[in-house]
Amino acid sequence: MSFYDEVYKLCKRIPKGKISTYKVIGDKLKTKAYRAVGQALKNNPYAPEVPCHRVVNSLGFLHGFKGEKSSKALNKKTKLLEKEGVKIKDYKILDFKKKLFRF
DNA sequence: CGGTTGACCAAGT
DNA sequence: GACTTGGCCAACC
Repeated sequence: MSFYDEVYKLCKRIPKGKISTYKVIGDKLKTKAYRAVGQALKNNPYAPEVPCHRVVNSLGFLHGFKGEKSSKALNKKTKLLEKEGVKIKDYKILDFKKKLFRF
């Protein structure tokens, strides 16, 4: 059971239509490895299983893709998010605080 | 095993 | 208010 696996598990725990932050996840894992969490999700070998798009930084921003070329994965997932009921504007989650899932 | 990296964060400048 | 710095932790090279 690696750190990554823990991260993936937590991601799966996030209910549809809600989102969470790297910070919360790290806190949940009793660690401050917010960055490591980010790595786990960007790698995301469990692409469809683990909804990494439901995890954003503390400001509610979807980082990573500047334009459409980089981080296509997130780009897709962003649309998926909107589909799930999470409104996004300029890669930022609207009503972020309300939809934030703290586990 | 040491140094770099990363989808980070908070505090300082 | 934009930018830099230092700290944090795990994975990767």
